[in-house]
Amino acid sequence: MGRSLEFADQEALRKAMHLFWEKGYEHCSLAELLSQMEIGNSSFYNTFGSKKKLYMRTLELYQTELTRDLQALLNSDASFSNKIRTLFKHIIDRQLASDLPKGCFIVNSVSADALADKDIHWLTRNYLDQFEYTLETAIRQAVRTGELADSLEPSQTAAVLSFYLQGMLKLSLLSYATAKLEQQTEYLLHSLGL
Amino acid sequence: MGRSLEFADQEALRKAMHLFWEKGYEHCSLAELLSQMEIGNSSFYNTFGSKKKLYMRTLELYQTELTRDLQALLNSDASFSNKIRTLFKHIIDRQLASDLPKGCFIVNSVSADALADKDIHWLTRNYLDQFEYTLETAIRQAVRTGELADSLEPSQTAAVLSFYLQGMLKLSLLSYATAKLEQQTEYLLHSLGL
DNA sequence: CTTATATTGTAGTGATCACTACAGTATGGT
DNA sequence: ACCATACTGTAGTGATCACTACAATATAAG
Repeated sequence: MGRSLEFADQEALRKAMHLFWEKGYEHCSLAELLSQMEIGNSSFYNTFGSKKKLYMRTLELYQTELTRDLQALLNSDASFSNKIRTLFKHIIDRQLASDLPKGCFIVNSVSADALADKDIHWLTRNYLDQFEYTLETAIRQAVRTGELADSLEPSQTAAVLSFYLQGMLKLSLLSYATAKLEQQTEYLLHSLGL
Repeated sequence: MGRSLEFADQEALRKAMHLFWEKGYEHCSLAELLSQMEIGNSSFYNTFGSKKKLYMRTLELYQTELTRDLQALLNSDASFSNKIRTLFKHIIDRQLASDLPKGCFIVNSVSADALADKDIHWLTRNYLDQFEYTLETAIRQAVRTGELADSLEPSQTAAVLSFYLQGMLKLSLLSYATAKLEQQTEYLLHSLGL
């Protein structure tokens, strides 16, 4: 059956994700990718097909990992107030971690590219819808258990949180102080009755 | 003194802005730009110097025009409630106008590029700070006149609005229904006491 | 060991990019 | 009219891009 692969494709995929995340699709040359992934040209095309296909796979990897983390967070037995604050805290804190790329990989990919490329367009849109729906479900449950007021509208609240979060993730590329982000986020959560 | 320019550089600049806005910096080739601007290669380099310099000038043009419009809106004698809703309405409506590019030109430019290129990084950051401060001033005045409650914190409110707005502008690339955007925006404004 | 089959390294492909060199041309000043 | 000066069109530059052709090499199965 011939020789077997000399590299772990999952590891290579993860390294590619980091590079795409850090520099964006256009600014990653294949030479850079191959160097980071530590695989050769032919191995790359045999395994991943093309740069675009690799990009889609990294987006999907990011999405599955992040939704898994989000589910784990929201399914814990803390209060919703605690959960949502933990979520924002993680995001704000990661701004300072210089070893990790900034922003949200998927939201970063939303640009003129997303309009031009239908695949990426709907992948990102689907990701955001899923995120919003997950939030909404958690909020609705917190209303049912009585933690949150009945007057609160889960659907609208989730939508507002989602949009605000994406705005913050986007703008986190612009060197804001974490204290400012924490304060204004707390102000929003308080205003929304969370 | 030799012949004079055969084209209006301000018009050409505006056309370039639209193209950059629509497709992003990387996806605009010089050939496309020259075609849209209706000027020749040499004229371009004589007048604008380079693609990057042209891009910076279009960003500045957008910024000055938009801050002028925003000032005009906020300086009108309507209520703040009315003003802020007009602002959001304009933004949401423009989503449907297919002849105009989507999103906010400057926010669109915030991406991996903004990190890589310090000029663009600080131009966009400065733009957003200015926007936020303008909002804050208007809110503070509305509090002073008694239209808005004293309990409202102008600084935090402006920050939240700014981040939410940028999130919405960013996500407006993703084909959301205007009704959804209007509803959730109204929900946010109401929650913030505006 | 042999051999079919798969992976790998290298060199090269055409396309596209921003940008430049330069000759040609038109126009304002005198 | 003349000419210096500035604008314009065209052809071409080197660099970089994603991607491919292909020969060399390594390994699993018999």
